Amino acid sequence: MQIHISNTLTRSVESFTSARAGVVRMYSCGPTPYNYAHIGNLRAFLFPDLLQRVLRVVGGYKVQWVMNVTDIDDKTIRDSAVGSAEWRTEMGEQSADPKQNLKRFTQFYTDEFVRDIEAVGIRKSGFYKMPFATDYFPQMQDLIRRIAANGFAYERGGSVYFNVGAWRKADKYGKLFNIDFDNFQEGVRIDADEYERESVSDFVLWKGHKEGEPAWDFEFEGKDVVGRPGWHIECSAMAHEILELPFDIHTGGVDLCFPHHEDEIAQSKAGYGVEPVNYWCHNEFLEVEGEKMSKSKGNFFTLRDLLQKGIDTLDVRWLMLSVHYASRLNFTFAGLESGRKARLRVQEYIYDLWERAQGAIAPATTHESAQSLRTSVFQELANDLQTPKALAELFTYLNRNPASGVDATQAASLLGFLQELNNIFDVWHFSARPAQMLNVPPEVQHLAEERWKAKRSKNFAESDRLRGAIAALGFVVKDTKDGFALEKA
RNA sequence: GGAGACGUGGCCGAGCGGUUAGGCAGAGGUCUGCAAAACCUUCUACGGCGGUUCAAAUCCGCCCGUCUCCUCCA
Repeated sequence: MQIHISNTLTRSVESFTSARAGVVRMYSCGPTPYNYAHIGNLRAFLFPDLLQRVLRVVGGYKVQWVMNVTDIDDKTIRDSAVGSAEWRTEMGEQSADPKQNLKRFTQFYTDEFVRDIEAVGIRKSGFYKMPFATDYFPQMQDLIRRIAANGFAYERGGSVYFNVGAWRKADKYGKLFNIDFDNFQEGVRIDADEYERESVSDFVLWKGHKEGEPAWDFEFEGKDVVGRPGWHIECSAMAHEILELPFDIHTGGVDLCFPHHEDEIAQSKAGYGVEPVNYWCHNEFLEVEGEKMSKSKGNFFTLRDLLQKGIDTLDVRWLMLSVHYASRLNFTFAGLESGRKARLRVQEYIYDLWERAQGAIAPATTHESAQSLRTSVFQELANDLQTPKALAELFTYLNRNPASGVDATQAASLLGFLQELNNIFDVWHFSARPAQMLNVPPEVQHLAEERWKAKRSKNFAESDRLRGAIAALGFVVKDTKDGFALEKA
């Protein structure tokens, strides 16, 4: 099915075509491993995961999905430095070598990151590659030299900068983001540390060495410029090395449009001479209970915060997938619960279908085919990942075609589609409805049987008394058609 | 200050000029001694004020409000 996707370059939904037949090359700005992933991070990675799944399942493409690890930047250096309060004992002893500290620090949080994203259904095996920035210094240095050779970079005070003023004369600067050039100050340079507010300035490609920071040699125009790469150059060099330019899709959060992605475009084109990416796709932020998530507001959550509250990771995944990626998502606990019920309703339907697919069941009442459901759901997904509409189509179908009216053949074909759909949503189980495997103490079992007898002889007072006794032991009795079931309270 | 996004019923969330979005909650019902579960049915809407139009949640203007980016930020 033809995929359509919103492209930030044109601010419109475009029909998607891959540069190479049948294969989509896609790059996502990945984590900066300096802390545990928060729920905003999760959204930023669930979006490209959804996109690549839709490209595979609905679009029929092979996808080469690259997500980098920004394991060197201001924050990872700061927090891995000797004496940092952020250093954890699990990382081992700090050494006198800042490079070794940085590696241990970032490796620790990268491992934690992978654990967290896998918990919400992003499989590490889905990545074509997950490159570390620190493994691509030669490529970054090569790109910087190319940019300089083309006349768009210069060294000053031990750092190398991109010359935005010169570049603006050669190409458009401001493809993703409308830049206010009235405030542009030509020749003003920025490092992250000192920045002239309200000015667009030359950005750093290679940062000169500072005491106590990790640094690498870099021979640039005859000088050894000891230091480390700027943030933007990392993605440009890795994407070029691994995917080759131009590749198809680049994703990231909306905040990255400027300066990060804008600078990526400028660097790649200034150095390699080609427009690097055909489709830029950005996900919106999320809010928590209607407010911006921030530590000061006390509404800042990592995934493990949620797990400690007993939240099911599938509910987190569902909530994030049930809102369009380009809309702001209001993350609330009520929303998690509401989504959970919706998800389990589909799960119940699947269990019912499973049962019906096995046995000889009464003939089907009239209903719509699994194929028509597949078409309507996939059409919505193919249209810029309209998950809310796709789910609405699914629920509309469920409402109109209850499992009770489905025969074995139809159940099988519906299950086939739902399994296909689950290659995208990945939140349902396909099996017989699991039996309640509970360790029921004999005492409780005995009480429950006594209660059932009392109930059947219509001795309701005794029945209720026994129910109370069972509850006191931590179990709940639920009556079914021809018996009772025990559950943990 | 500059650039941009958005304001839909109790909550979440589609909608891109005329047709039921959907989910959760609520209400009613089936089943139950009761309860729970499950299933069925069902109510409530488009921030405000103008304008365009036979017709506006949907287009235009103004106002109010929220948010994002311009500085590390998913």
